[in-house]
Amino acid sequence: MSALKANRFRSVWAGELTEADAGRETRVSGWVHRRRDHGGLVFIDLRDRSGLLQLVFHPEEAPDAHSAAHSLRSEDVITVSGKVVLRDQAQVNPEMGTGSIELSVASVERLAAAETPPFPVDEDGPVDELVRLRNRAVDLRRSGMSSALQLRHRVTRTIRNTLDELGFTDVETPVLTRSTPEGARDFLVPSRTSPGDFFALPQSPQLFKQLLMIGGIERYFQIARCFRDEDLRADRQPEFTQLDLEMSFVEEEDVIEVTETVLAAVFREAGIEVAAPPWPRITHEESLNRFGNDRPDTRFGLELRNVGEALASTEFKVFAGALSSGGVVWGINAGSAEVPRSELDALTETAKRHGAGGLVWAFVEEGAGWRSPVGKFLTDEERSGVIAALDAGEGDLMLIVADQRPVAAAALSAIRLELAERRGLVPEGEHHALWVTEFPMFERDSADGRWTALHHPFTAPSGDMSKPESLRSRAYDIVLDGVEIGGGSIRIHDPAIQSAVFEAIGMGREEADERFGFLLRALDQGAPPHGGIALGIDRLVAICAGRDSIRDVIAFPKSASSQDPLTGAPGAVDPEQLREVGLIAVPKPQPTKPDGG
RNA sequence: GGGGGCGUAGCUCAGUUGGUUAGAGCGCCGGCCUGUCACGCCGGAGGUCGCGGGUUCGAGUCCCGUCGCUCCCGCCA
Repeated sequence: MSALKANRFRSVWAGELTEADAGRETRVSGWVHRRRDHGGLVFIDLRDRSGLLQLVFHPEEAPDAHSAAHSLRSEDVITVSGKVVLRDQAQVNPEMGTGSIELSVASVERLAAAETPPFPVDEDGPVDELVRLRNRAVDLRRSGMSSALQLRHRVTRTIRNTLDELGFTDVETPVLTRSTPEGARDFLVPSRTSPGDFFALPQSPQLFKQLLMIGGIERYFQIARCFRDEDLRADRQPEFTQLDLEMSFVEEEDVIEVTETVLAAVFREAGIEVAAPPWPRITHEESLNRFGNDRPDTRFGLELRNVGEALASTEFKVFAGALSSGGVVWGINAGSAEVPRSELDALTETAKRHGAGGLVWAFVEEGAGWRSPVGKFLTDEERSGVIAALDAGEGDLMLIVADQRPVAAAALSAIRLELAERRGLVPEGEHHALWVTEFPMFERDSADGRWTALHHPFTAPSGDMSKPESLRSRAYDIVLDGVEIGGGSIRIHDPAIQSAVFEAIGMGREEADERFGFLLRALDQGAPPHGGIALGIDRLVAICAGRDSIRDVIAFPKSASSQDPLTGAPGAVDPEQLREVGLIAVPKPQPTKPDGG
């Protein structure tokens, strides 16, 4: 294979040379990483994808190469040949992989000249992301992006190898398809051959993988691009990559075990420390009660507590109002740190941003004392009851939210994360994986109050179908460091149950037929019990690489406004192209004229 | 759709209560330099202070609008 790895310029990777190669005549090719020109001696650090190698140009030994080296500039592309030599002991650079050797250059050829780079390539410091994206090719040379993409490759390779060993078959599913019902807005592609009609880009291969199970594939996986036309976040892109897998004749335990096997292999490959599986499981209900969300970060404490019981008969309006309208009063014991007023204000803002009316804060004083704006509205019993419920001691800060349960949960969840961030409570280099299980099957839509499937309507329910609100779903989410990196379920393989679920979410027979008839008809042909999971590759790799944004592990991401600053997409198209697909573009509003005022 | 932060040299940033000539480090260009590795030393170039308007004797600084980037809410697994 070494012949294949070589090319006509290169016989070796620069970074792979070792002291054992000393004395060897060889050739390396790459980019001028740094140049140290002493007038007499010239040193150049040459960079290729394998690493760095110091080139030394001697004026007497190779006068032509030496004089050419003076005119080389950062990021020029060069190929050099010469002899590998050991460095003197005093000249060894322990910071460099090849720091004990160098290449004494006999000849050099500049294959391409480079403009001065738009930002430093030889360091990984912060650069405006717009500048990086506009110059992505240069950005990809920097060590952060380069190592992230190589890590990403190793992660996907590990996934493929592991699943192959477990008997999975990689099958591709269409990108031009019908809308699948994940609930997000679809990207639409106009059809030329059927003017006025549209393909949708898949939000996931969900229905196709179920068809593959009915088709007898039994164990399917795909590293699939998925599309959702929604607003972006640091961990959300309009197109993203999932490991999608599905298995026949399985139950929850089987999918969970396969997922744990795959992820454990990935963590091993990435060199990040996660406890060996099986990983802890927590029910959706417990997660909500203890952490305020369904993707708990368990690397630190600050758990939520219900303090409502201590306040059952309070006359303080904020608490009494919440409790009498079916809400909750929940709190966090934030411990006994010095807390400036500005931090309390910031935490209050966080609570409000998540929909809460406000945040009650109180420092515990001797006895049942509260140093708090609201302490005087409570009785001694109520104050000490809350202190007891939060297990608080003298000097501790208690943070309390009274609201409807989802609001209190969201507010305190955000406050918990913010506190951990502010106080540096997240242990460096520690990673927690866990499963969230026993999700409710349905939830009320916040807008119109209709029942909707929490996961998706192909998830198998468990419980009494006649009481939709009591139903759980056979779904499971995998959470890493408070980030949901995947979710899946056992699916419905019984057509009657599938119809019942459609009915429960208010989807009539005709609509179900119109949208999912192809799945329903396939279910009638004999579907094996099956289930699977989808894992977010971008998020997974970002955590493995220690990056906060998935844009840093995607070669060509979109900016937060869903644009591609590199290519300028999305952009206008030729009117003829529109005509062919039967579309008329509505002119976009003209931006305010620069001189218009 | 909404809220916060940011926008000054190629990059990263400073710029005081509004004050006359807008700075630093790195990079870049030129010169010197034979063991550097963030090489060093000397010299130099480089600015529509995002854009438009306003207040003012005077605006990088204050006000309004707008564009872009980013984080978050909504939305979205």
